[in-house]
Amino acid sequence: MTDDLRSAYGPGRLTAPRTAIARAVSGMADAFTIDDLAAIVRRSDPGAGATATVYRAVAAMEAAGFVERVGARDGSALYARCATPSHHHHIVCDGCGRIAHADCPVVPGLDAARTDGFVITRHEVTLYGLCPTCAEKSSEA
Amino acid sequence: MTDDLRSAYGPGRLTAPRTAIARAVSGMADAFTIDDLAAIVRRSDPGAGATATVYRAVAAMEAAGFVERVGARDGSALYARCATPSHHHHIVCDGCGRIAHADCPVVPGLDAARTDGFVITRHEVTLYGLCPTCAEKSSEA
DNA sequence: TTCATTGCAAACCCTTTGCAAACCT
DNA sequence: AGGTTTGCAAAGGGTTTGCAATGAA
Repeated sequence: MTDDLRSAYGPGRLTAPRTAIARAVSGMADAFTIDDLAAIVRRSDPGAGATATVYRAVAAMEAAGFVERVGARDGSALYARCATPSHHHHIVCDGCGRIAHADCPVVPGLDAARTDGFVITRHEVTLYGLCPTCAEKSSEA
Repeated sequence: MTDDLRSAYGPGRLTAPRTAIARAVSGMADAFTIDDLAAIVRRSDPGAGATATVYRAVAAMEAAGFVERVGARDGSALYARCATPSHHHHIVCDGCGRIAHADCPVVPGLDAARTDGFVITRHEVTLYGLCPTCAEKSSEA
């Protein structure tokens, strides 16, 4: 896992605060906000994890491809560690916000296709629904 | 067109400021921000179109299905009037931000399908590329 | 008359930035 | 030493809210 962290910031330096932040990210099962992350870092390293630092660290990790922005919730950005480097998308639970990965559901050959005169080069897809837990709850009701 | 405006706010009241705002929305060819909209309203109705009012009016129109949020640009929300009530998505030009409509490129049968235990109920898709004008410019270069 | 809507200004909140001290290499 | 990174605090910017006045029904 330490190996993971080494690449978290790309060419950037791996300082103590950054290590703590990258480790916290690695421990995140679901999507998280900057605030979520900062809180966890402070729990293990009181005095470290200033909000600004976490913002900057996440920006660096995003640039390095270690984390990915997966949308927003309540006005704040949501991030997730995407273990799969290949093309994929996310499923967001409407009940609890939990996030899972999904294969790309877009019809093949769309990229580089033309629609309305537009040359399409990439796409973003987000699926919404209910996670197993929330689906069960809603069927009970 | 006046007929259009009558339904813009659903059950809400159709006041002078709201009429001006809905008319401005109708005249928008592409996606717009709240600020874009407010500026246009003020141009035709100086004294009307306070930012807060435009925010509230757009929220009402969104609830009524008259406009749709189509993403964000530079930290501010982007809206567009979607003439097509049927299921569709948007193509955003990476060059100039122009927006066009696109048929849904998601493989049929995905909604109501299950992935990773998640029950999928809906999805959001945004396509990116270059509009005809920007594509031409980039091929000239 | 009654209640939604407006406008202004202040409040909010997430995010970014300036800067001096601390730190990695 | 040299350039990054950190933390604190303040600034920034989009969006929301409180409230008295206005206007639709």
